[in-house]
Amino acid sequence: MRKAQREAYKARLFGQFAQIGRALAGARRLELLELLAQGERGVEELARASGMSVANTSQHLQVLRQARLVEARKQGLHVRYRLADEKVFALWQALRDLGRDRLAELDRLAAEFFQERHEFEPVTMAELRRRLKEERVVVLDVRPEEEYAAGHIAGAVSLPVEEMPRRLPEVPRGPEVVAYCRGPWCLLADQAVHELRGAGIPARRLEAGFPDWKAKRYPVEAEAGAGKTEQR
Amino acid sequence: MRKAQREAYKARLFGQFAQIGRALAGARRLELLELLAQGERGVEELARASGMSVANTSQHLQVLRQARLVEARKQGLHVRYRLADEKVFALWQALRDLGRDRLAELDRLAAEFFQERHEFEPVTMAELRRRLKEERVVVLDVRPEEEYAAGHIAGAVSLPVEEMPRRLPEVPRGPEVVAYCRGPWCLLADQAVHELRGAGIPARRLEAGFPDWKAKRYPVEAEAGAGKTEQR
DNA sequence: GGACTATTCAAGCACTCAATTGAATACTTG
DNA sequence: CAAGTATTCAATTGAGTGCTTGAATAGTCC
Repeated sequence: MRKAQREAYKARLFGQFAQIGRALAGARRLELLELLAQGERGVEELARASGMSVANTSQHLQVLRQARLVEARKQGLHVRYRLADEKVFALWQALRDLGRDRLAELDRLAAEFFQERHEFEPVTMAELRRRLKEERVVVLDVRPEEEYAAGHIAGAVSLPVEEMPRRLPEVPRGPEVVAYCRGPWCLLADQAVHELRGAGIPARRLEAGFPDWKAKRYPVEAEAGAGKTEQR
Repeated sequence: MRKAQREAYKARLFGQFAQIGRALAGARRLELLELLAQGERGVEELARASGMSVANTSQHLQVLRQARLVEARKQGLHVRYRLADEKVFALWQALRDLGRDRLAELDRLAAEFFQERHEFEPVTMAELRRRLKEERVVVLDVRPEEEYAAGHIAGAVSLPVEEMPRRLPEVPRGPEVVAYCRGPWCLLADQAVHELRGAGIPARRLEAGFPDWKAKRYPVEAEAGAGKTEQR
């Protein structure tokens, strides 16, 4: 094999991997991946949830699709996107966890925006799993309702954090409330814990989010009829 | 927490992760990561192995260092770089494996440059591990000598693929020779197998490379005194 | 079949990135 | 301390990226 040929192979090989790398190189795209890890979503929905224009959202989705990280399917008038594979979440998770270990900046960032973050130890997933079997424990899903509908921890109750102030009386009492949201860096659960403790309800957050729980193959459930026609 | 504040948090949070993503977004940088996964190397050495200019190599290494994927230490006149963490290889592995599953292009690419690639099933790592304990099996490390010196599969013999033609008679005879190199997409092992079979020696390649073996905590060894002063 | 609408495409802007070249830095070694 | 060298920095070029705006497409739904 000639030298030039080897160079060409190398360039094309690593070029292919770099295409996936490029898809991970934009903050907005990572945000979309995190949202899609919660479940299948439409373009307009994703645009609203991320605060981007629809056109921009669509373009980022194209980049993710070209890298084969997400897949699209048409449903009625809408196009719904989802992660192409469980391994896509695994990749995002590997990136996320490497970031936690290596970028001290991140902890400072979370602390700056939510001081109380480190006052209480989060509940580990293994611990919650055990307590769900053995004890009575109240688990709150504080993500927006659509995400709860697309899938949630088995036994969890939906209480989106925006509705928390007026629905506080509904919170079932128990020895402790555990709140969770999208992932370890998502502040929704932290905010929920803040409000619950403010109302005198003992609460802590789960260390990670729903996609992490699902990836561990811990029990999940979905709203009946939420996915409409779950094709394929 | 105000809306603008949430936006700022999101942007900075995902921005941090995107910085790591950007480091993975260039083919040359991925190539450097693959080389560094074999062991610690100097700048000039990396430049030679990758076919880049020294200045360009240095600049890419800076990008990797800013993303905290690699670390540098001075040794005499040289600066030696290494992966910052085992998790960095895990991330590269996740990217690589996702690529294999999702980019059909890759298989076509490898086949185009090395037609015989799919004629013989590669040996799995678990199988080689078992056979190393139970049977007599000849394991050839066909990477350049420095990489062998920095670490190799316990019991493997060094025979860089460039020297194979003239050192073929040295190859110890056995029921089968297993050749390995840097990773599943590295063609050095394929070329070695080609030459061995051409000489009538039964041979197959290992499915993956040395870093994968090491990550599995299978037994490895390093050349005595190869790492010079193995600090910390 | 015609109106409607979710999504994508296309063009344009400011900005960032990859690679080259040549010079500067920092360190060792005699 | 002076010479020498491995590495990094700085400046430049051309290509590529992210986001916006406005139009086109391709479907549904009545």
